[in-house]
Amino acid sequence: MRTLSHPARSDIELTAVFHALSDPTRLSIVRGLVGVDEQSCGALDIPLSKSTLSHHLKVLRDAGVTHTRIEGTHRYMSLRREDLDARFPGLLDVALKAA
Amino acid sequence: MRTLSHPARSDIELTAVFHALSDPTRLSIVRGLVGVDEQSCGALDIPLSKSTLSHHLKVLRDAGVTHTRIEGTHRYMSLRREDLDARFPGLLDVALKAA
DNA sequence: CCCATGGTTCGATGATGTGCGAACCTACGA
DNA sequence: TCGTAGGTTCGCACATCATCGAACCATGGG
Repeated sequence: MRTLSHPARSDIELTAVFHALSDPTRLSIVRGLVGVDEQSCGALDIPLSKSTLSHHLKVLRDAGVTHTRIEGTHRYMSLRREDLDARFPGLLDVALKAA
Repeated sequence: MRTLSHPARSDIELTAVFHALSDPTRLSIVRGLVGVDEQSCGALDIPLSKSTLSHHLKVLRDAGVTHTRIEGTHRYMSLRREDLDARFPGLLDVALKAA
């Protein structure tokens, strides 16, 4: 697998984003992404199996919340902040700021 | 049943709200509530059975998104705008404004 | 070339979620 | 008091989701 599929900005759906963020595990992944430019997928400190984690990352990716870049055997994740801010202004801020 | 249970403002959880809004039916219900002060539950123009509709309204209620007042045999629903704005500023605006 | 590493995919399983009809409850009106 | 109308709850079917281990794939190092 050379590339991973990401939805275009205009294809990001609100319900999909809400669903992606409605899981505590995924929400904490997203929060861990703020401030850091890129996060190695394997560096996540979450007590779940590789396959489960990969599934959550795919949900976030498919919803358009995150972008994953492949470099060698590593995947580097980042928030699609610009796309989300453009499409749903304020959404990300809400998700990140809430206690 | 004289009263319906609603979570206190401080008990409203972000993931629950996200989950409540991640369903297209529920999102459209919420959007139909904007502008109107109160909406009779039966006046919803949604092609679903009574029981299914009641279920969706309960999800919204339990998540703290809506408040339901009982008057006679009718239920009147309203958005908990103040509570949501206080707890998660901007969230409701995002859900309501997005195309 | 072989192996270890980082991740994805597959198949299965149990938990949730959505949907329905039927039965039920409660208030109102005749 | 009896029926009807507005909603809830129950029981069930079916779909989706979260989770895991095992198998798999690609890359980089020896």
